[in-house]
Amino acid sequence: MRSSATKDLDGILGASKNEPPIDQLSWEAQSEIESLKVSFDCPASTVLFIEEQAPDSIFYLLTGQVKLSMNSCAGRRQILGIANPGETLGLASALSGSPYDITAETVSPCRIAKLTRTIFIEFLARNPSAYKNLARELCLDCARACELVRRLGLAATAPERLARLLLEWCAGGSTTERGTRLLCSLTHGEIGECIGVSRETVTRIFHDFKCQELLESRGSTLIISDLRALEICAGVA
Amino acid sequence: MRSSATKDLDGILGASKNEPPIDQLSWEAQSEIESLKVSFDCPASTVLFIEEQAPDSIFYLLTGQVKLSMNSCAGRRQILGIANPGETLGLASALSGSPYDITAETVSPCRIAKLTRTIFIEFLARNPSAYKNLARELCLDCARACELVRRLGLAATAPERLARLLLEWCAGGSTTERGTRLLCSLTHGEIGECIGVSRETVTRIFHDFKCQELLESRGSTLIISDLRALEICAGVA
DNA sequence: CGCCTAATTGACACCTCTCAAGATATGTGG
DNA sequence: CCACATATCTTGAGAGGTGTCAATTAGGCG
Repeated sequence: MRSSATKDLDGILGASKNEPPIDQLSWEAQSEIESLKVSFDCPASTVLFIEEQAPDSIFYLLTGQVKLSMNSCAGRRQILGIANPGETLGLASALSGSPYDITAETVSPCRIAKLTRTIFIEFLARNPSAYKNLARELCLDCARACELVRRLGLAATAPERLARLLLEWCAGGSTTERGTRLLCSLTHGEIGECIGVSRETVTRIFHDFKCQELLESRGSTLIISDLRALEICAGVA
Repeated sequence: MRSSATKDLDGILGASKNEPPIDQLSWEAQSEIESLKVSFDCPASTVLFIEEQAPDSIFYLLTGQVKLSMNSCAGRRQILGIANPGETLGLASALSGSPYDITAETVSPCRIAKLTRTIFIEFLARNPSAYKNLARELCLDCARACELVRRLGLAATAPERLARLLLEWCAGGSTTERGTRLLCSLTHGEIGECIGVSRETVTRIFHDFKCQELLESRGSTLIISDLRALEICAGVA
């Protein structure tokens, strides 16, 4: 899930080290961004912005994790994913001026650089070359959304959806001799909100998967023993 | 559904009329695009590109309509929506270089301007100001995907999903004294593929909606009589 | 140790899918 | 204009999956 962004912090607000390659902003633009942005720390469960709000600012995540979700009046919630350091949040809305279409809430203590939309737009007017970085960020957002649509729309059953989600997570896991190991700090309820399924169903399917020797879990660590079988469950193989 | 794009043809390949406002490409860039793009006609049911293919070109839709969808190995299909004249297809993939994540197929005879990725990338290198238009297009793609996620993830039941879809369509309909009138050329099967529901279920829910006096249909024209009640069905009100 | 959250498990109802049959519409060729 | 073929819509019956409710267990933390 956007694992690349966790490695190279080259977001629109993140040009802060080394020399700028062709892809990045000029030194002048970089130092200007540095002087415009405001960094701050915030605890877990801080709401950065809420869907349907007018876009006030963009947020560059320095450390910590942020949960991106959508909420319905009926109390239903769809989790889009977890943003990692290096990602910029609220870009599309800040650029188009339309309301935020998602809600962003920290899941751990975070350090965040913030830029108000007004200043951001003015900066863009002075540094049109920044649009290139912007476009690349937006592509990632599109890709994330497409992956979610694939998860929700192309998977008919709950086991299929969970299998797909786990496979996505495997991309960011570490390979051991017992299988792919990955950390999952989400509760069953939250996993359910990732795939549009109830909390209890997640529990049941995890149980089934364990019985089928597809995976094992100890606390928040998850070990995918049989990747191939999981792919079959996901309907990918 | 991106109704704005149907009005002003200001896509990355569509700068072809009037004088260029601040937002648009320079005259030089416009004429360069004009000379680079290749226009052609194609019949209905022409596949422009398929998901997982390497991004070969971008496509600017001049006339006609194009169905955007995702397909699974299991034969399941998710329709993302119908692209209208003025939209550019395949932008995100062409820019990032990652495979197309959707499939595009004409649903009517179309006139299309095409630009190979190589030429497109070279053009961008010569005209970095085009990134601005690009970013705006990508924002629209993001918004479309978000709307779809909302339709699939936030609506629990089939009636809710159909109601949400109809409400989206209402934005592009015309208001009469009997209600909002709109044209829908999709079959029940295709509507089902828009909302992840079977063909028969779509028929049944339409029947229910008619019984509840929410709407009436004659051929391919649909009249939403009671918008308010439909919003309640959608869980929006 | 006690509290609280999360996980687990079972029972049951409901929704939706699938399969099947028939009706209606649309288009084509004689 | 009619007969036919094809596509689409309609409706019913049955089965399976999933949500909901409820009760219990496990785990984390002060």
